[in-house]
Amino acid sequence: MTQRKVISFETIRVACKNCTLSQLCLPMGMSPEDVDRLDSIVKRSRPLHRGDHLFRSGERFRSLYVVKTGSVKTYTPSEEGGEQVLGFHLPGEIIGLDAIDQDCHACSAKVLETSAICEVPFQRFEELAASIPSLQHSMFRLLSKEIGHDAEMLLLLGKKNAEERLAAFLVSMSQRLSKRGLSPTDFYLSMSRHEIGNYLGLAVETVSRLFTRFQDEGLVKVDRKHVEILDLGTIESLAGTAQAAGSRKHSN
Amino acid sequence: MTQRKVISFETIRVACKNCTLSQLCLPMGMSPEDVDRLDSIVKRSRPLHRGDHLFRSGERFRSLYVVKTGSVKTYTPSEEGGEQVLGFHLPGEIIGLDAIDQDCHACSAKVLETSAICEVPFQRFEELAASIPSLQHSMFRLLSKEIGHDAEMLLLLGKKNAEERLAAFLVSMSQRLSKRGLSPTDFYLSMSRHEIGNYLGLAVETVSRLFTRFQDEGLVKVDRKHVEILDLGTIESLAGTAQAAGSRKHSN
DNA sequence: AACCCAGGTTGACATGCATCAAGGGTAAAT
DNA sequence: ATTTACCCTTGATGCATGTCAACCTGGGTT
Repeated sequence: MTQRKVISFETIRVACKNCTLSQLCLPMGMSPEDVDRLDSIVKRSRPLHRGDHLFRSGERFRSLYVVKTGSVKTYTPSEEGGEQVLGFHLPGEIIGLDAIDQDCHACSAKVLETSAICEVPFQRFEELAASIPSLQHSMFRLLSKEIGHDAEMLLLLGKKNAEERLAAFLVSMSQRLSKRGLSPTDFYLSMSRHEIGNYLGLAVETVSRLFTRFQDEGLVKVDRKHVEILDLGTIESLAGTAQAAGSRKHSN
Repeated sequence: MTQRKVISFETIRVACKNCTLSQLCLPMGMSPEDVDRLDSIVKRSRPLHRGDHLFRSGERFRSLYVVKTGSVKTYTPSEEGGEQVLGFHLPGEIIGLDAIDQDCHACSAKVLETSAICEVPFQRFEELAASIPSLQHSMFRLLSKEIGHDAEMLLLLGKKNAEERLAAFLVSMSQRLSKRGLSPTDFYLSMSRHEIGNYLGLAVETVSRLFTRFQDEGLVKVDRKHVEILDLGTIESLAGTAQAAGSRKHSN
């Protein structure tokens, strides 16, 4: 159990109140005492490693998970190894929300790189939420935000072409990383081309070709997982309902 | 204000406790007294008619809406009249959940046929939820369910072909209608082919051709908006990750 | 150092569905 | 009853992107 380099426990035992993610995470607008109460139910485990699962499809739902460092992908495994990637989750983002309804996980969550994850036992959380109105409100907002995000993805998959999809993906990564103080134009992708393609509803080859094309056009510089965005403005305009040259999108 | 035929007010003034939808809607597992409290904040307006809006994108968020009879579509209007249909909402289903986060509606909701709608002022609802644990739980589940449903749509749009999409649409309609006691195999669609196509990420023509093909294959009988499902089993198998003849789906 | 192998790239080709175009049926408006 | 307008259907064509195949590349292993 200890064969891997153990990362200093200090980096794990940071409480909610000191957490730099607290504004992204749940404790928005809570009193210090209430943050302590929330803190007391949150479990912090040792770091997880690439390939580890937070949970698997079909398992009983017990906890929500918050990414503290690293990244996680969620996906629905279908028969015969096929899968649909539902999302990539960066620090401050919450995983497992879709399982509350059925009390059972419909998707699996796999760690993409060494990551620290907070676990929030849901039953205790619900009790807490009932007694802390601002926590209940945060949770409603969080769930709602997820629904809004899904709606954006529906639009992406339903109406956008390959170019727009990849541009939107890059913009999303850029925005989410910069929100936590990292460079919006220089970052490493923790997921493979395969996973990106799956997520965006594209073949791996299409993703690869688009990266190459964006690079040829001077929009990005790509070296394996390392992405430098050279012209964020143009990529943003591609990601919107930008009229891709010569391709009026259907208005169905 | 009274130029249209007024539908008997009795049909509108039904309280939550008598509502046949109460098991689909919010008051799952609430005590009679608590249902009364919920009932007291719910507003029931006169019936709305085809084309009326519950709310429009950009408007301040104030209330959730529950379809009591009829049907509603939600969609994100984009520049130049293009739009993405996000969903069709049948009796018992709740609309506006995505607006909680931003406190502002990101999509519009338009009534597809004469419909009765319950309005639930959200602020008062939240106060109530904080004092009724089972109501808070119902709400968490409801939001979660919506997220789970969106994930299914992501899979549909990301991985399924046209045939599978339309089959899935028919199965979904069938299941939702039968859940409220209507025929699972004989119903009227309240939305146009255009709207179905938009929702499924397909061109109108494709939807039309598929209806024709399903009919030729003896799976359904279609006459304009009237659909009779003749072979639900086969349609269900098409809707799943059925291997459409001669088209191994990519496993990206 | 040589090997291995998963992940990535690139090219050639195939195809599902969008697009374009035209015509017919149905329901509301005059 | 006639007109109008929309919705739906059907056929012909083109294109974006999936599929197949080959090769490259870098990181890890023996």
